Amino acid sequence: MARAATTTDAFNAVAEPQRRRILTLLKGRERSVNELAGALRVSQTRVSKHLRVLRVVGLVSVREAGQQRLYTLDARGLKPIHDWVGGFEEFWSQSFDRLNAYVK
Amino acid sequence: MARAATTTDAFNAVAEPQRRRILTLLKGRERSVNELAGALRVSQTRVSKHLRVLRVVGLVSVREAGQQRLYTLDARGLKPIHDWVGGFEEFWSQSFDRLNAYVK
DNA sequence: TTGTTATATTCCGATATGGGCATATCTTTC
DNA sequence: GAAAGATATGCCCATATCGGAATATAACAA
Repeated sequence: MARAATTTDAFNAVAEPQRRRILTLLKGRERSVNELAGALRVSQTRVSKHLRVLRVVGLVSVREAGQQRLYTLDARGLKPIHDWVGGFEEFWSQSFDRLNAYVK
Repeated sequence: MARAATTTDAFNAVAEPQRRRILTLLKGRERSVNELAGALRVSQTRVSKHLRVLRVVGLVSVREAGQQRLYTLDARGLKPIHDWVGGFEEFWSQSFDRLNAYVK
């Protein structure tokens, strides 16, 4: 068996930095593919491919507007990540305290 | 270029479900490799490999105890994930009404 | 010493990746 | 209708994956 597909879940989809940047750019307003490509300074092809992954896992949705596709953030799929990682909050603050104590 | 290595950062390391389970098992107390393998019902080889990835990205640390290796959680590396995902919290509560969330 | 237990590593195979480039599909404009 | 624009998809390549099996390494026991 190989590595799980990037389209398996939000965890895998979001492991790629460019896709995280795309999601960040979609905060607040929808954007076209070329708008994203321009902001990220990457080719249209690349952005389209990343958007497909994000679409499959449900982190973005598309709307047709003439010859453009406007992508919108659908952040609900990020909640499971937040929940899982949040379960460790007490542990990293604990490590931080320990480090602080040591520095003192 | 291929997919980024799993050892690149916490985002990639944590994209694999078995590794998330390992981290969850390490909450609270350190465990040996065989203890983890037993709890997860997977081979020792598999667990060792996953532990190496977690070690490289700094999410666990090891302590030698005779012929055993006791692994400890170091959750600090999860904070960047929590921070990044947390930046979307306002969006998943009212995901269909983006503009509203943004104005807020 | 020899054997056993605990863990790590190497080799192998199948698979999916991300990127570039070319091309296909629509839509708009002239 | 033809050309131009916006986006998606197909093919190719190099690479790293996860898993299994076997083996290596190290510590402990008899």
